[in-house]
Amino acid sequence: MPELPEVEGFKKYFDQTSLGATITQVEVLDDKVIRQDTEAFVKDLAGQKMVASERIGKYIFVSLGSGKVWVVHFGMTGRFKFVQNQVDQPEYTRVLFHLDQGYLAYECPRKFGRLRIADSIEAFREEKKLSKDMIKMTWEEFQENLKGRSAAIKTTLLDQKVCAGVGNWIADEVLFQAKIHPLVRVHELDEAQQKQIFAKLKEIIQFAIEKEANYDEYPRYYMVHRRGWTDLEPAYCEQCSEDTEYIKVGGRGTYLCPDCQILPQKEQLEEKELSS
DNA sequence: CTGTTTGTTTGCCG
DNA sequence: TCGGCAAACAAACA
Repeated sequence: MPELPEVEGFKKYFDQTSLGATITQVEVLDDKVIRQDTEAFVKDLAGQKMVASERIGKYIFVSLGSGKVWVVHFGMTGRFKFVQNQVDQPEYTRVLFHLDQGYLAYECPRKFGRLRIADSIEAFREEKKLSKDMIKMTWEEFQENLKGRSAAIKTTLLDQKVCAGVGNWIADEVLFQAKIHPLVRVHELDEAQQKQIFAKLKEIIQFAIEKEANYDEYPRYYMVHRRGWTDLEPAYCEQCSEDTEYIKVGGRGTYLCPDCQILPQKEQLEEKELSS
């Protein structure tokens, strides 16, 4: 689930239910999701007041009274759930945070999520080389982040050092709407194409946040509906046949329109065939 | 049983 | 030292 728009929703949910509360106890039900020494993690959180929260990319940073920071990542299936009574905690709760009022459950069925403590947001960002959040990134910064890269554009968009917050469906959606094939190398893109990608990143992410990551409310022409995540009937543009191509790019399932998104090499081949 | 998954980390290679 | 790349991680689901 969680790409940038979902995590933005999780942050709002956290702010409404838990921000300002004090953690009285940390109940670790499965320490697979804790990416450090569990005892130290629990010790750093117990008794702390959660004084502020900030989202960067797919991370939420919760500042503690001690000055340290609780770092939350949701992997592929994580989420927060606040409950008044302990018995109401979700089935796949991996860590249950006892607050002075109620309980904050961190649920994560597939255990790809990760929790830890960092000295500061900046220290963590530096450690991971995490880029600025995609929503706040400027065109100049985006251009700078692409510099010197030669991998496939889709792989690069998924790199959190380049575009913090972008995930698999957003990368596909951006490239579809920008009419660029996901396998095109970054250095093969001209400035107009880079600008188009940047504009689409902003537009699509902003729109998804406004719709609170509710896929059913995205326009029918969005590529995302061809993934079968919604019941919506996809709409096709005039140049689109109803074919959707499915390939692997950097090991990730990738959907594209073979009519709108053409590889330069393929274009050249087709021109040759026509002239011969 | 097989294949797939909205994400990141790790280790190897050039 | 860095970027690219593929495998690894874990478990649910079709």
